[in-house]
Amino acid sequence: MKIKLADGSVKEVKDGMNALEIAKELSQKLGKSAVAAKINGTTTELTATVPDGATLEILTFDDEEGKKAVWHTASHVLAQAVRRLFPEAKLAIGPATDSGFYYDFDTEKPFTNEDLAKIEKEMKKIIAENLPLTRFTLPREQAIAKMEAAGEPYKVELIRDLPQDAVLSFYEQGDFTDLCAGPHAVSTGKVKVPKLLRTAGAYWRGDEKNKMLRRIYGIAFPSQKELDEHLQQIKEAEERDHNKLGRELHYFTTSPAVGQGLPLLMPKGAKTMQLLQRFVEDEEESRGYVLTKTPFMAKSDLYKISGHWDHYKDGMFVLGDEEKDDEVLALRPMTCPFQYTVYNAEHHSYKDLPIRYGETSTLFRNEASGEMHGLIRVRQFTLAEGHIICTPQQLEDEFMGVLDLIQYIMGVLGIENDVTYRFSKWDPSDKDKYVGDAQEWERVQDAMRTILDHTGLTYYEADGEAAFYGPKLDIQFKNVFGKEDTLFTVQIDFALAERFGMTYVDSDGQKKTPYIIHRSSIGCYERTLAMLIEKYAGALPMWMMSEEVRVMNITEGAMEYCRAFADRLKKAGIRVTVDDRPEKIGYKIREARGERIPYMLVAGDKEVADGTFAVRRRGQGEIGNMAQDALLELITSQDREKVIF
RNA sequence: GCUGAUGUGGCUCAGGGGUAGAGCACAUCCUUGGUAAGGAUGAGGUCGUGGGUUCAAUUCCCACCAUCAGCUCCA
Repeated sequence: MKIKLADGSVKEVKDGMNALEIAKELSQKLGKSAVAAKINGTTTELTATVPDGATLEILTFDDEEGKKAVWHTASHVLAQAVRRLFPEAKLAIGPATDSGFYYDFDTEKPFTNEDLAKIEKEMKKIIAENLPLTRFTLPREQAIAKMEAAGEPYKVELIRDLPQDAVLSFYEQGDFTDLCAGPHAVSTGKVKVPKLLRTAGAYWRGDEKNKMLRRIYGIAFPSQKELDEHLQQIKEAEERDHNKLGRELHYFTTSPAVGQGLPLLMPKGAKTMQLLQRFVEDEEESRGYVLTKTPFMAKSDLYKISGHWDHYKDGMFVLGDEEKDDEVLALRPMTCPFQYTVYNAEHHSYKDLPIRYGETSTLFRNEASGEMHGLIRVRQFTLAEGHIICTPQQLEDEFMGVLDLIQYIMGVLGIENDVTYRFSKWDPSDKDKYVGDAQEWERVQDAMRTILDHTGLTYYEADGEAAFYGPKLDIQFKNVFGKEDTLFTVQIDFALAERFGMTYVDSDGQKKTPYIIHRSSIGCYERTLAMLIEKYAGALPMWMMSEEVRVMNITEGAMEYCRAFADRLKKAGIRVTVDDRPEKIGYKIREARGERIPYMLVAGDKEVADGTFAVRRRGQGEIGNMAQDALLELITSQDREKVIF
């Protein structure tokens, strides 16, 4: 029979050969060890038979899917090791992820670090045994009986919840069998070098009403060297953790007496945030936004109209008691109903629209205690919040305008390549969470999808991530731990305008309900600051640094000289300080470097004599001596908003 | 909220049933120094908070608070 290889070439092989046998014939061509196969575009194990005329791709650990097959196998090895050492442990699920694998177990006692070391040792034993993985299927009742006999209630539940006609496949490696859809590496030996990273709790089937299981996270690589490199990368990424670095650099602090999720910005952090705010507010103004300034709190009545009271009361800071008090106030968790009230204070013609309201808005959300994280999830935060009230005809243009604003801002921050776009849709099976009916949702989601397709963006769709009043385009970023959060959001709201009785008079004299676009143009400032600290490892673009230039004298004789030039810089609008302490220059440089100051200017007797400064640029080291005028020109002339170094 | 870990001077950490230590930072003095740490001296902690056990608790136990990771949630 003939098969087609991934490179397009056609190969003649014996009938009924499996991918592994073909891979062996091709072994010198591959270079790397084969771990899985892709037959006609479907990833499968190497033991799968290749049909006549099929396209075959041999996957190695360097292929995303090959890697997943190995990691998935590693999770089975983990489960097998746990079963050997802790026979009472019940198995739940154990998939590969983008960054490794995990397996969830139900055990009486938590796994200790010593346990992990033991399990890892046992895994290495199983890998050395190089047990082949064999796949087989069972009819439903037999599959259930098998898992019941094995004492695996979670597996039984999984099978029972699968559709009646589902293929129930099992993978067996030595004395261990697991219900699993595959695909897998051909044998446990392919896992090579495993490493268990940590334990964590995880709800069975991701539902907090269910029992919490014990999850073990791990990773595996073809060699110790690659594993070490990976672990080093993780360590380096965690060095950038804003929660650590942001505190070390004195951007923010927290205090138990102030409370959880309530970071205090210190002078450096506050200055950077002010610079970001000025930039965003000016940019919005130039794009036709008008300002509002609305209260931090309102009566519960307002949130009842918007629906936030019903949907999110538990997440709000409520002042007073509904049972006892005539008036109950609540701190605002968002600005929407306030800006709608502003809109309703005037009558509007279609000629007024679109109206673009913007507000640098302080918001309060009573996040659950386990959710708070540095500057990323907090109880009080600042959002560049805006609502665009427009006619249906204007919706697409306005949406595009918002996207253009967001992309411009991302460009200036230098993060446009660090984000992904998520089209967040409703979940038709969760009616409680969403207002409106299915027809409306489908209509608005279709409209949004059409707009998104017109933008040419690469985006992915996510069910159940919409706001209760409409679908969203969320711009997502990952922090140093790989956890994803929303940075920017654009939402189409088809529900709240009507609830608030917002109208405009159209050209035909009829009152109509406008569309509303909710959007944030820079995300929450605290979260954005966190992401910037992590992205730049504290070396933020110069224009948003609280201190752009530090002038340092070597000798007392150069002190006045340094101060005088710093004054010149200050007059030119540069944020500059002078370090004229009687310290050694190496010491001053060390401190300034630690603070990621973009320009360090050094003067001793020599510089005083020839009117120059020894210039050191962040990330570049010494760049030589420069005369004062040329230096002033260099520092002030560049486009400080765009230069990142 | 749930699971697990952690909490010792401003920071990073050591220690351990008999009321505490290092380095950095800070203060004073000496040092006039050439691009990542000059030297000396000193000050600073009721060992997260509150209970309990004990002759004695920072150390052991319990509760709470906070921090970290993961889960769940995220208008």
